Amino acid sequence: MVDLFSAASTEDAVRLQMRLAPLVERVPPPGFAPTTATGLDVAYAEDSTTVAAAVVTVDLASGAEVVSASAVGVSDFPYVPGLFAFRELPTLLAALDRLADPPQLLVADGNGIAHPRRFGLASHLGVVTGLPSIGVAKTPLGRYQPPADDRGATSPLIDGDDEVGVALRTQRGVKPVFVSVGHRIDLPTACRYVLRLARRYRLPETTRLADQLSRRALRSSRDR
DNA sequence: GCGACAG
DNA sequence: ATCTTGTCGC
Repeated sequence: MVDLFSAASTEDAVRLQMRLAPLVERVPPPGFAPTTATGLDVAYAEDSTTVAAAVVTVDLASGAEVVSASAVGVSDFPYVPGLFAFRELPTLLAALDRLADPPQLLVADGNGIAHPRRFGLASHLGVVTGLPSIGVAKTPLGRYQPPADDRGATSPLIDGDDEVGVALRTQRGVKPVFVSVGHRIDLPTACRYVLRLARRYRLPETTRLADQLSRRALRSSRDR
């Protein structure tokens, strides 16, 4: 398989994003009806170069955890807003490879097409794996109007002249999350899955579990 | 030129 | 992202 996620420089990384962005599909595949969702997250060591990636699959009906996997790696690429994926993607893909059951829908901790080149981490993950993916970010890249206070309320997330995603209120009176299309899904469908996964907390259960697992994986690799 | 800027 | 305990409040 061709390497679609490594770059030797920030300039190369930007070029790669521009080349891959047209491959993003903003509609779901025919008959798309996932029974599970797989959350992904990464924890960083103090040296800021050792990373632990975790992936956790959750049953959409029951919310129960199905399978999980993790991987520890080294991230050489610096953190640059807009080039975030080049820092986390390699280790995330390693963790995905270790998953016993194939994912049906990815939920990334970052943006999809809500990105300067419409190719954030969630889109990159989706295009590289071919899987439907959703971006759920805790803070927005662009500007937005606060949505209404009720759970499920949305307001547009704008970049330039485009609506690139929404601010979605997952709990009443709590700061919204920022949802955007990653790959092979549409925005309303993406919001439905995020709401379904965020029954109790602000963040979807998938990303909460992946966050916890990534921290445990980092600690256990350090304490050894 | 200045500020903003996912994790 | 990470450094970090208890505490106020529903």
